[in-house]
Amino acid sequence: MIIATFNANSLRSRLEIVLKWLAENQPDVLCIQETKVQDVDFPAKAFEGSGYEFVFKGQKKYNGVAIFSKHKIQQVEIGLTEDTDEEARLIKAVINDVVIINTYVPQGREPESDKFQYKLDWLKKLGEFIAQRFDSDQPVIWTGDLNCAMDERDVHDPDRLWGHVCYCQPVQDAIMQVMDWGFEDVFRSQCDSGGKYTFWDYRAKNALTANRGWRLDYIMATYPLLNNTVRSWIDTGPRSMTKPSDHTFLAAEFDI
DNA sequence: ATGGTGGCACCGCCA
Repeated sequence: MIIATFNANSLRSRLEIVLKWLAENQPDVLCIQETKVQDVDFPAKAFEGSGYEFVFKGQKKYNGVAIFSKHKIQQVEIGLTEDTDEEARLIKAVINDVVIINTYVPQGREPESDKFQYKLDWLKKLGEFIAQRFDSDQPVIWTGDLNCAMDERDVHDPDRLWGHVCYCQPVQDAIMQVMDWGFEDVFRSQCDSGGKYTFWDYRAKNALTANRGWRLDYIMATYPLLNNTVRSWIDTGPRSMTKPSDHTFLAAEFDI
């Protein structure tokens, strides 16, 4: 079973990239973040004939998450709470008896901002959401754009960037808190070396060519999956297209 | 280089 994740930064702008990647890589599941499209405008037609079914929750302009699957999508849940005004950052489903939790973790803006506190609170609620529903003996995946580099291997300039909302102690602690329930970082379990990034800031010149990146996207897995990992890899995708993306695809294959 | 650009929908906000 191959599970993949991709921050699209607008699904409609990245449609060709996503369709091409699905066709070429044939993952069982693809989780997408930052679809940036409200549900009535979701580009469902584009995926007709792709062999994938999908579920999604979006909102106007910001956020938005979706799950694409070759297999039947069951037990879908949207959001951390019952609040219908909640930002569209979480969608969960069960696919082939594997729980898939797809998240777009809040970025946090600046350490002093209320957005940063929202990020920490959101992660705390996510931990409760998971602990209430699942058991770490089950196959559970937590994936998506976690907006956090977990250690110095995961940023291009750890000295300068330490304290950034995506590379700082409070957020690492909050992610660790969720992981302590029973998750391991699948890519890191397969690869010890640094410089393996999934995001390059498009505002910085030559970030990609100079490999000034960040590893912000993750596939976290419970041990029943982790112990059956075949491989995990980063794929920049078809960057030659007119609208390349600043995040990569990240994938993991499990022998289940 | 403490800037920069891309995306969406609007006359700015978010990353």
